[in-house]
Amino acid sequence: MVFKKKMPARRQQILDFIREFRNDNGIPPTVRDIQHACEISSTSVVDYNLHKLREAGFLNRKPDVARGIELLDAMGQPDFGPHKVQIVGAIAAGQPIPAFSSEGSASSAEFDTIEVAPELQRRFGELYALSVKGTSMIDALIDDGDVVIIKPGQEANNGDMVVAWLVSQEEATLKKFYLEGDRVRLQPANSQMEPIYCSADNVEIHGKVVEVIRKLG
Amino acid sequence: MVFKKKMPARRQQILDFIREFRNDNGIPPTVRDIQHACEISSTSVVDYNLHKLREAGFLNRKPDVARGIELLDAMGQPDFGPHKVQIVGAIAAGQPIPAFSSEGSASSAEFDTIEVAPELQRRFGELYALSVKGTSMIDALIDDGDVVIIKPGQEANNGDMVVAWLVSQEEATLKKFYLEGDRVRLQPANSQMEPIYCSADNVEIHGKVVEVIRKLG
DNA sequence: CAATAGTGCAAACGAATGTTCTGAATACAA
DNA sequence: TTGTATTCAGAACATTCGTTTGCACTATTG
Repeated sequence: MVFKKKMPARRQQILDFIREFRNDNGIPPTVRDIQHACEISSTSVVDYNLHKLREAGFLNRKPDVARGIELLDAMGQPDFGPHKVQIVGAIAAGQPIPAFSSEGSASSAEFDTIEVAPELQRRFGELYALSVKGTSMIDALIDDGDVVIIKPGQEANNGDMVVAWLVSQEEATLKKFYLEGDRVRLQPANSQMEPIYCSADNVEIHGKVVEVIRKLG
Repeated sequence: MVFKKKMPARRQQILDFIREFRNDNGIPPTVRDIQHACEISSTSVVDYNLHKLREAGFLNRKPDVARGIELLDAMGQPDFGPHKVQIVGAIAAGQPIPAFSSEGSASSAEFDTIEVAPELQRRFGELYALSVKGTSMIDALIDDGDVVIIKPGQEANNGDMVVAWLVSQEEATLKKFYLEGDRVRLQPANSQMEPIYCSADNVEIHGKVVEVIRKLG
């Protein structure tokens, strides 16, 4: 159980300060910025704790470069810069999602992307996006052209809006998910619409919808 | 006509490099980074051009701090960090928008905020947000709890979705805007609904909706 | 107790980096 | 042309800043 030894208060304070400083100033702090802010009497103490934080995977340090502290997000990726999410395909009524069927597609590269709030990626980690084609999702108040941000995963809690793949129908849909015994109720967001009931093994969850974005103008 | 003297190629190159470097590395370049990337033979030349770029309003420099170059966006604001937009109030059917009626409210401070994609603010400049209460906007596919991002302004082009204030009714609404002679047609996004017609002087445009955000989970 | 790892402190070193000085080449207007 | 502002070059300077070294204190373990 070497997972999480308690983090010393000072180390947590340093980590918090780095994030705050970066949010306020747009650039990471120097060792001495941290020293003064955390009322540490020596830069070597800061250096020592930064070293420990690096070992623990909270940040990167570029050797010999000023302000070379780079915070890492939950995925261990640098969390600066425009937070782009790949739009891996389109989702439409009764259509397979291309990116899922042709799974062998090259690692990435030629996808469209959409910028999202950095906070989203910090909170959920890796994300992808689907562009909605057609008005088939209108019952979920999702229009043609909207983009849904998805956290990939095979599991969902009751009430989550999920990307569901109906195996026998070969159809993808966005619905609210409820597990009821050994069958699944897929409920349109518009409660006046009738839900769909499926046996659990006919439904594959591909991810949870965490945000819907509609660009205008 | 002192508006835009042509920018020397080298200066443009420097500006482009700063942005690119910042996107790639998360921190601004040093003077010497710029020097080498742009194949300039002296740091003083870089310093000179940065000075000129600062005068022209493209960037800020924090004196004596490493990597103290701060790019400015179209509004002259630093363009780093989490791009938060103030949620200045709620919009609901037949209700005034609190933030607009009590105009004397303190400069800001105690508003909620929502993070948006940095690219949005770079493109539109100053923005604010409204939280939608109730289902009165359901005809525009905007649900209770959705947040609309607004670019403030009194003007709109035909087809824009706007925040319209109906003076005599004392009512705020989100509709598509069409100017037809001396009257205004306010068209719900759902084309099956009937439009509202008003005399032009009964409609105040408070801003254009540039994005709708719905958070789930 | 001794041994060891973890943490904190002070001081100094040296590389990285912003700044300034002097001069010259270039462009442009009178 | 002449003069003036702009732009560039080279070098040196001053500060910032990452890094290292040596030592001390504490806590835990055997």
